[in-house]
Amino acid sequence: MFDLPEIPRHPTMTTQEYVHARLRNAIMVGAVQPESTLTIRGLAEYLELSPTPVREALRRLSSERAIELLGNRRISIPVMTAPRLEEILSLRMTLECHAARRALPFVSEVLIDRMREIDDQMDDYVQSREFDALTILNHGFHRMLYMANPHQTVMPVIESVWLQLGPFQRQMIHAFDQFYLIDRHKEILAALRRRDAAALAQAIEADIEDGIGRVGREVLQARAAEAEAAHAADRI
Amino acid sequence: MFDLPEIPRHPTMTTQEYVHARLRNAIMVGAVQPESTLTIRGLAEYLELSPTPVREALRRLSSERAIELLGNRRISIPVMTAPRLEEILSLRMTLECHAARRALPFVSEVLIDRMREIDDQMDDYVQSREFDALTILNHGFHRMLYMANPHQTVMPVIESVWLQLGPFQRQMIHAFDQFYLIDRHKEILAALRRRDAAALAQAIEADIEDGIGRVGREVLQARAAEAEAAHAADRI
DNA sequence: TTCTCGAAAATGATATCACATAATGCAGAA
DNA sequence: TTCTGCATTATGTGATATCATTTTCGAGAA
Repeated sequence: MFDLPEIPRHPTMTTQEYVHARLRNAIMVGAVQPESTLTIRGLAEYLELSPTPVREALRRLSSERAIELLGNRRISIPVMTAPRLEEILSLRMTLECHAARRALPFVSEVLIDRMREIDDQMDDYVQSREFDALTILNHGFHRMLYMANPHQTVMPVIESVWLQLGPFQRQMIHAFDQFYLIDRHKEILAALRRRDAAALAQAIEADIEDGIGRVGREVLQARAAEAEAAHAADRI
Repeated sequence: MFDLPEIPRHPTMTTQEYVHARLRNAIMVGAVQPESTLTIRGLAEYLELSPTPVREALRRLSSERAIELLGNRRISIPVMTAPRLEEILSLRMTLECHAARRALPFVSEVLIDRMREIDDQMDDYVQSREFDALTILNHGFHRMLYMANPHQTVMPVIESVWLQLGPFQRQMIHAFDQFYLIDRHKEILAALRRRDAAALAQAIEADIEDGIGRVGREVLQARAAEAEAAHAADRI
């Protein structure tokens, strides 16, 4: 019924935090699809917990706009439409460029090196085709840059946007070779080394566009064509 | 102990929603100060409810970064520091300019008229010195513009930023005459009438800077001076 | 007076229960 | 076959109870 990738549970974690982290991770990597019917009690049973912490975790995820609590006892992953995708992509570009620009003064050579290490690791994971890990690493690459700014407040917002793009992650990484993504990371690193804010913003926008924009649109188009075909068959 | 302005409760609302809305409103207008010690049970008793819906409301507010659940049984309003204020202000400008730019194609004359009506209403409330209502109206003015875009996804993020600036609202509105704010609204309306994206962004940035940026910094400086004085007295 | 320690109280987290309501499925009618 | 009602089941919500842990506060020591 569910297939939520397991995550480590630190002993200090509360149950509610664990559920939240596990669901969040599942949504982030695209393991929860919009079709799946979620219920508080169903999840609680699956996780062998009481409904209380599950309900709290779901409410938090709803506040992060990862899921929607419909109120008529239905919980859903928001359906992606073409205009919504455009809005989210453009918001993501605005936010990440903002974060990058404000992080730039705090970027050090060791930070760039650590980012490069993540990027190298990603090259390995592309080889071994570990797609979920690749998504996590890609986020980690970006997060490391934006968190360089010690006073940043934008990171949770960016994570929320990543969550909303989660349902596309698997399709995206499956659909394409990673060459685009990787190349753009190299461009980001080059811009960082030159402390070139304009080039950095451009590289980030390109990374987002190549990474998820292009594929997202293709997925939606394919879906629309499919629906059209079904509709046509209906009329016959 | 608490002084949470009452809000209407629609019959369809769940208890948890009501608590969330009431706390959110209180924080938004600055009725909850960072010093106030919040507890789940204390709030539940004050509102004559069980702890369950209160805790859920608090968790949601925590996800919206209106409050912090410290984990050691302390709930706090995040303390504002100078660098944090700069981050939030700059994020708010980025977000609202983004939202305005994407709303502009959907702006109609009737929308501009309705925004002008809100602005006129604000002039009245300035006279009668109803500061909390003024804050609500100011947010409504901005929200009306950004929501013109039917596919927007940025509004919840902006509301979260407003929440984080909430503790400043009362101080800000008390500290200054509203002339700056009102004037900037007139500039925003003028830019909208001309469909001038650049002027619109500039007016919004100025509105934020004059409305809360300048005052926020003054409040922090005054607070720092006070702390310094206390520290000096300590040494004597 | 100030600090330390420990008992008492308060608090958050979770499970469980009761209740109202929405979803589901089946029987009978059209 | 398809639609309509109704009984059954499932589900979300909120209150309560319990437990572990933290905070509080006062008594005694320094």
